[in-house]
Amino acid sequence: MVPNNKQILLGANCPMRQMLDLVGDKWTPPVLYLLSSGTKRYTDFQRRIPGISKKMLTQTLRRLESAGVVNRTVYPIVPPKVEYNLTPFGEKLIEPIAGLAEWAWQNQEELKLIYERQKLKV
Amino acid sequence: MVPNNKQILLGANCPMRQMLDLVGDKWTPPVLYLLSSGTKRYTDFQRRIPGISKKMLTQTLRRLESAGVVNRTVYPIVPPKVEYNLTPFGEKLIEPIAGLAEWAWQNQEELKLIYERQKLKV
DNA sequence: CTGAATCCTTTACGATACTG
DNA sequence: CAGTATCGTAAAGGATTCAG
Repeated sequence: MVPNNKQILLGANCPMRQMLDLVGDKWTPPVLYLLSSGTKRYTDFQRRIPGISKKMLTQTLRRLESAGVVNRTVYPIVPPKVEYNLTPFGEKLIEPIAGLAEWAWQNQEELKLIYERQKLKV
Repeated sequence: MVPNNKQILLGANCPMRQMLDLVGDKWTPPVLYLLSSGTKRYTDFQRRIPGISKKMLTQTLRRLESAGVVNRTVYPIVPPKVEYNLTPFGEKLIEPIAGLAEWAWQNQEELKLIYERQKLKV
C-alpha cells in the first residue's frame, strides 16, 4: 500500500510526517487512546492520565477538536459539564494508536528495561 | 491484551508512555521506517529524510543504538563507511511504526486537508 | 563520508493563580 | 466543573563550523 518503499521521501509533505504532526506529541496518543473506550469528561482525563497539566490537556483537546478528530459538547448547566468523544475520523485515527498501545503492553518487559537503562544515562 | 481498558492509568510508568519515550519524537519514526527496508548508510538517511539535520540524525541513531534498536557497523576505511540496521528487537519495534505509516498513506487525502487547515491557523 | 562541537532560536511543557 | 492567563524553565531542534 505504501508506494515503493525503496524510494519514497519522508519529508514535510509526506503523509507520515503529517500524521506525526497530528498525533506525534507527548499527550495526544494517551488522550486519544482513552477516548477509544468512549465519551470522556475533562476530569476523566485528569484522573486517567497522571502528570498531564490543565494547560496541556486543554491545548491538546482543542487542537484535536479543530482538526476534526474529537467533538466537544458543552452542557449549559452549573456546575459545567463538558463531554468529549471521537468523530468518525477520530474513530479511524485511533486504530494505529491502539496498535501502538497493544504492542507496548505486549512488550512491556523489554520496554521497561530500556526505559530504566536510558534513565540512568542522564 | 491491554488489561482492563476501562481503568488503566496512562502515567509515567505505563508501557505506552515508555513506548512513546522511545519512538515518540520528530525523527525516530521516519528513521526506523526507512530502516525497515534494510541496511542504510548515513547519507541514505540524509537523502531520504529531507529536512533532518546532521545533529538530529546522529543523535537519533545513537540513541536508538544505545537502546538496542539499531546496530551500527563501522568499516575502518577511508573515506569512512558506516552502516545501520535493525536489531531483532528493532525488527519487532517497527511493526507498529509501519502500521502508522500504512494508515497515513491510506488516509493521505484527509491528512493533507487537516495539515493545510492547521497551517493557516497560525 | 561521517560525524563532533558550538551557539542560538524556538517550542513544549509545567506551576501557579484566578474565574464563571 | 472546566477551564483561562501568565510566567518561567527545560528540552528540542536548526545552522554553522571544523575534523579525521
